[in-house]
Amino acid sequence: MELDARKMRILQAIIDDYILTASPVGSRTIAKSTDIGLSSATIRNEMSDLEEMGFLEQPHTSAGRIPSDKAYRLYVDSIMRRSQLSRDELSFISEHYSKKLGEVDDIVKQTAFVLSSVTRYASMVLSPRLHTARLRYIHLVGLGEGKALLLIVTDSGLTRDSLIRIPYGMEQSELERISLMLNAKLSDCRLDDIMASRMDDIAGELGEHARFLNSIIKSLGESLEQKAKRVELSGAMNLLSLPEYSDVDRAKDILSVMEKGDALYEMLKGREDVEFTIKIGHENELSSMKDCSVVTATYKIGSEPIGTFGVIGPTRMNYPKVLAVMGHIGRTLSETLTNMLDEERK
Amino acid sequence: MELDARKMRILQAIIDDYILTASPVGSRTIAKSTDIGLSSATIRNEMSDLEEMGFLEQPHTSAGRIPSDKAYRLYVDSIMRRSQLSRDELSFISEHYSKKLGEVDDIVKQTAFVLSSVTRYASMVLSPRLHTARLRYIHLVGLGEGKALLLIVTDSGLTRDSLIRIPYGMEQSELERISLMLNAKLSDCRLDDIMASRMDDIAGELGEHARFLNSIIKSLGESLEQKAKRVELSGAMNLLSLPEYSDVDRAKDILSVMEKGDALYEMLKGREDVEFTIKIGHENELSSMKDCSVVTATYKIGSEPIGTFGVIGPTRMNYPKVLAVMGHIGRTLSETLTNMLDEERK
DNA sequence: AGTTAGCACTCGATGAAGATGAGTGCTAAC
DNA sequence: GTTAGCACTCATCTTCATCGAGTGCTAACT
Repeated sequence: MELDARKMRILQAIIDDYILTASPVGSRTIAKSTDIGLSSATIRNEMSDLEEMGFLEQPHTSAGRIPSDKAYRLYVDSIMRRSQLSRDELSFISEHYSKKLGEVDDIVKQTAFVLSSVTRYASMVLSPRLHTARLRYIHLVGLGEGKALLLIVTDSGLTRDSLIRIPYGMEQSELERISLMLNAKLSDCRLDDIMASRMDDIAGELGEHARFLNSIIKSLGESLEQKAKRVELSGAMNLLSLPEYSDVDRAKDILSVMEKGDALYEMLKGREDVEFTIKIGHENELSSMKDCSVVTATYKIGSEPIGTFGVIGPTRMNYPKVLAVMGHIGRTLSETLTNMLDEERK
Repeated sequence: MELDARKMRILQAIIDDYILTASPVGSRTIAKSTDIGLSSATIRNEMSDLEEMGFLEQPHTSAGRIPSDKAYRLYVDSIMRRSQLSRDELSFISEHYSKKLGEVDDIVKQTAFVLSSVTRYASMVLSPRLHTARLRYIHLVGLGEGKALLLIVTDSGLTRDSLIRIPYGMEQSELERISLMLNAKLSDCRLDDIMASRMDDIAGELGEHARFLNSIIKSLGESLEQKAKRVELSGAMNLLSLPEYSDVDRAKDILSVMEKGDALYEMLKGREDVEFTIKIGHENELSSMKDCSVVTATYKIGSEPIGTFGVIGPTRMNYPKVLAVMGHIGRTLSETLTNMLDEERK
């Protein structure tokens, strides 16, 4: 059996309707609602074919049909057309990025908020990753006996700090000296190079403090790793307004997953190299997400993809709109960060 | 009418039962379940009295009774007895605090997680406040044209950073000079003093940069304010398992509020001066919380109360357990932070 | 007096029976 | 190949009766 233009047309109509109403759509609805010029009986036959081909499913005999994951896949790949954002949406978004300079964390948070507000689904935003960043400043601040705070600032203005143990009796002046030396040696080095092992030559200069230095690096690495996994979640409760989650148990299943930062991180990580990814239903790794779709996109600083963000919604998500929103927010976010942090690279 | 010992006893039995079952409790249940030695008829009379006095409510004529907010108030004030944590709970908690030194943010996050896991309600934790903290280190790091990052570290090892504008053409060496001067002048000053206006004498020394300095302070203040309002939320989805939220709309009402960080902050702020607060139902400022109870407690660094945390649950919350858990977690958290950051003050 | 047994009554919850209607598949005619 | 017509399916809604937990009241008991 072949998927001709007419079947395609009918499938599109069904998907469009289902995205809107969330209830199984019957042949008569399609016959009437569109200018397709076919009777319900004909459409019925076509729908029967589409079901056989795996694009439609029937909840029970006397219900209409709903699109399968396969249908959505076809839809996003070949059928749907990009949609435009409304004037209101555009101004809502730009409004939220026109504020004064803030901290990167705030912008990340803001982005999550805007994304979930405009899409009315759940959104998540991963912080900019740092391993390609370069070190601009490093400093050790003594804190009482045996402890110090390690501060670093990257060239793009992101900071990390990490509490470390230092040898007892070490003076602040000694910390100063080490800080200066670290700055001299490490400035403008990429963080992942530093992590790797470019420390050997420095260790020599420090003499007795070589072991201490290792602990600094290790601690820094752990801290970076930890922080990089922080995901900002927003609008999870939007999902409760959708009919598919009118049953509390369903809602609990999906929302509980979203409460786990790890799970969100897994959905977002390692997707910096593609502009968009769309995972529909069973295409998600997590089986608890098999009734959801997850769309991710990337943002950049300068021309370097530096982070990802995503939307979680039902498989009958309004893909055209979500993609339009994410494209626009991705650009806006990238511009904002680039202007804010890194005018040279632009 | 008087609230004699017997009425009290009956009320306690009703509350205990209702906390457990969440369904209206009738006179027979009480007569049988306790060793109170009274017939259901007698208890019925007493219950009728208790209702008249405002301690009980009847959802409809032929249902049992449920405790009113007033009853819970009496219960937490006079009736209930502290409960003990189980061995498992204690070890679960200490396990999560025995990890290596981390960052304060992580500990806050961890606390929220532990608190919601043990209570099975929603928990929230406010970050340590900084205005009573003293400045240990301040530094300006230049970032490309016209921008710099302001870093501060408090005596307890907490950091804040804030992106600021600097006059165009200002050199890194100039920033160094200002940083040194700021350090010399401001070290060991309380942050709120700095915010207030102890800057006048410094402004003089800076000459032409006086206006610039003002913007630094202003930006720092805003950054502190912002960050101080961050509330870590955890376990919100636990509420979905409770029968009172088996209706999605109810659940949405309450969970949507919790998604707003501001709202949580309002519940937690300004409660550092009392060990515990308990707000039952209508006692909460937010009307959307009128079916919930919010319990807050404080934690300290050294002997200084420095932050608050709380639990949100239904009014039929298991108060004895929640208080026991919060007491224990508060102590553990205080110890952890104190050991970690601030051995002198201990 | 206070307590209790007994009883009529209330009212939500449960469930069965029937009606409704959206939707299908199939057949036969166009 | 398309469509009208029709019998059939099945979730959903409505109605109605039943059930039972729980009440308030009264009268008897201690």
